[in-house]
Amino acid sequence: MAKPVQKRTLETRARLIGAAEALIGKAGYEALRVEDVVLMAGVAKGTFFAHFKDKDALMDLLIGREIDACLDAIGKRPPPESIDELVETLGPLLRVMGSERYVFDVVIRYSGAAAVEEIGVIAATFGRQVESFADWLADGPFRRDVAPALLAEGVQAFAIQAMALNFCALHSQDEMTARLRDYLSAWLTPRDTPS
Amino acid sequence: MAKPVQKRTLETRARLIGAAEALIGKAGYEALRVEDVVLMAGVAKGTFFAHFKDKDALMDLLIGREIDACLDAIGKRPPPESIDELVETLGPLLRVMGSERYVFDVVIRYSGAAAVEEIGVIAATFGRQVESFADWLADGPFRRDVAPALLAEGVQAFAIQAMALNFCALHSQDEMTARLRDYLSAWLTPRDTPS
Amino acid sequence: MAKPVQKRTLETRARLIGAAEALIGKAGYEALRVEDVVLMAGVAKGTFFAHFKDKDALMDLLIGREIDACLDAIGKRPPPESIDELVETLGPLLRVMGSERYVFDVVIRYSGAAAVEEIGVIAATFGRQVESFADWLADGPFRRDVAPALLAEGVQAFAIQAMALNFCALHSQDEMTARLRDYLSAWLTPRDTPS
Amino acid sequence: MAKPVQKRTLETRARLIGAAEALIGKAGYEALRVEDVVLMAGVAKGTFFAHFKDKDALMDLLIGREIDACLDAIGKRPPPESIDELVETLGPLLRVMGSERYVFDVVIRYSGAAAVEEIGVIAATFGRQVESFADWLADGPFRRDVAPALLAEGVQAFAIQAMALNFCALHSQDEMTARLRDYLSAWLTPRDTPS
DNA sequence: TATGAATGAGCGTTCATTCAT
DNA sequence: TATGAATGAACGCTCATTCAT
Repeated sequence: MAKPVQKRTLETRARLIGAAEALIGKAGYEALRVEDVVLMAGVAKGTFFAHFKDKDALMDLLIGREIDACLDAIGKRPPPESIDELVETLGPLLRVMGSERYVFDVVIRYSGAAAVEEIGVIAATFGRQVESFADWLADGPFRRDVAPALLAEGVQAFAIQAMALNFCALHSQDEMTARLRDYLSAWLTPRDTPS
Repeated sequence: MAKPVQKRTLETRARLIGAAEALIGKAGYEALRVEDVVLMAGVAKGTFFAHFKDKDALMDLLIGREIDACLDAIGKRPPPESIDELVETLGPLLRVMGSERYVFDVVIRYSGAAAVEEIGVIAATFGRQVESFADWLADGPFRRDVAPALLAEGVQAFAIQAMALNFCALHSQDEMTARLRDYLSAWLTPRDTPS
Repeated sequence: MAKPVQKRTLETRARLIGAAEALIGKAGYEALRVEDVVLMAGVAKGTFFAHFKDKDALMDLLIGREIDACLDAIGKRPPPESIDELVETLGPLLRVMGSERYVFDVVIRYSGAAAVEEIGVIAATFGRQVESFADWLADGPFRRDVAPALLAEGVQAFAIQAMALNFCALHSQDEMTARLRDYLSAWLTPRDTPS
Repeated sequence: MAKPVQKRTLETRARLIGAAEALIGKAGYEALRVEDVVLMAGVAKGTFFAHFKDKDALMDLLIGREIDACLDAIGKRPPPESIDELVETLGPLLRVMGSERYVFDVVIRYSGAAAVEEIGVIAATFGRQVESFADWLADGPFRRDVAPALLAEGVQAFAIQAMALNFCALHSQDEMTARLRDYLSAWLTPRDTPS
């Protein structure tokens, strides 16, 4: 008998999320302050914490949402049939997670769930990612000498590496995709030509 | 031009670093307080900030030093001749960077330099890492179909992946090394045996 | 609109002010430390700054209050009927504003409001002073050839002059009143005896 | 046998003063920092304090100089022959002392010397002011029922009052002179028509 | 649920002044 | 005289989080 969630509750929550999104749109994730969110939402500070365990929970939700949207869009495309296509497909994902230093840090922190019972949204998307990747890799023209799941984790690792180097002043923004292509080419190309 | 650094300056700096190291030895990095450092160093707070831009600059230095010490020690060993040996060799590095959540976060944050002119110590060690790794991989029994530098970056990516998953409640501390072994095995094993 | 001020807010504010007054009673205004105030008030430091913009705002309030108390006490006395009585009446005021160098400096600094919307307590008391003085002067045995308000401003000017000279090593504390008497005698004595 | 002051010493002192004046010209008195002065003068911090007891000594010197220059200029004019002329004559003085809040505060603080043996430059100018004023007042068409020195001190008191009100947001800059005219008119007009 | 005052530990800053070289 | 690293005592601030109402 899940108690019916009241309409007002949902509205408040929606207002908080809406306010946060609006503020992030203006000044980015890092600059988001709980104070400003509740101000714009027209509720008290305490109300915020009645809806979200802590500020990070909201961040997890918002960033997770963005990643989910990416995955949804990606899911509608046919599986990539080459490394180049794979890299291109991953583009939106890299842009979401790698555009802001703060977001990248949160993603890294939350990519593994903090505890089993409370897997966050970002952690869930990472699970989704591995599944998507694994599916593609199993069907596409990629190496098969390693389990698809492991292969998928490698794709994730290389994506993170590519993003991380992106925040280094020595590397230009444009290189990120090129870097990832090199990584994945070396990681995924089938070389064990059975014959 | 370059004004000669005074002896006293060096001494004070050493005292600050020494005090910080002593305190970290007792309670870990996260618990370090600027207040305690200056107290133990017998130095005014203002002096601390005359030597380090902020607390994070000291952290960058200290953690960077530890990583450097690891790399020095590793450099004295003969290059690893197998994946297992490689993983074992990387052990100290993983322990330094991956044993404390706080340290891992600092490492991630500082691994990319904010600007060319202010490359931090940690960022520099990441360059050193890739060099060390590349040297080994070029000589060892590892795949040669991709450039050693790229191979080395992959090792780094997988090491970070292994550490990150380590902070996830789903995975135990012990798995870290095992996980890394799987990754590196798939990444480094030569499979294209040229006839 | 005007959100009702909560009882707790008032209590906390009162506790802060009470603590400050107690400490000033012991060691004077100059020695007051924010740290000690919050400690004695049993309140967090952040709370202090939620109630007062900065330490000076509290000083303005406290000194302004003392001046106000003086003016209240003075207001209960019958208007002075001679220069001597006037000087005597002004005594408490001079003692409040002129006994501590630090207080005098604050008074001078805050006697003019920084901006219309933020007229401080001290600035307000200066207005009150002129009003009080003007009332006396209009009724007493003083010159009537100039507007009472102007006359009152002159009294203020001479009081400040007397206090300022008091902090000069060349003049002893005791002379202050004598000096003021001379000034006011020359300023207020009616000389144009209309036939 | 006053030891001959070395040329270099005088040069350094001049460089310090010149640097300070240049910086004040750009950003005003309040913003002056010892650090910037020595930087611009090209000497070490310690050298500053070898030449000036403290920062305030430099301020006293610089502000005192400006006031002195005013008095010199004023001294070349014939003594004022009316209140209006007197007020006009005082104009430059008011502008120097009353243009910057910080300068006004310093002037108030130093108008009385801190100790007999070390009468500062500002304090000396105040002495000069009283002398000048007294001379004028003794000869001009002003009241004579009060000693010229007392009269002169009154002029000073009213000048300060006029300046102080000027820093109050309620009063406009333009009123300062008008205010002073009213004060001095009431203070100086001879009303004791003997007959 | 909603409220919002209060928390609180520590960081960074300020900047005139001192002192050993 | 000249140097400049070191001093040092507060102050102001941050801002997510709690808790009594």
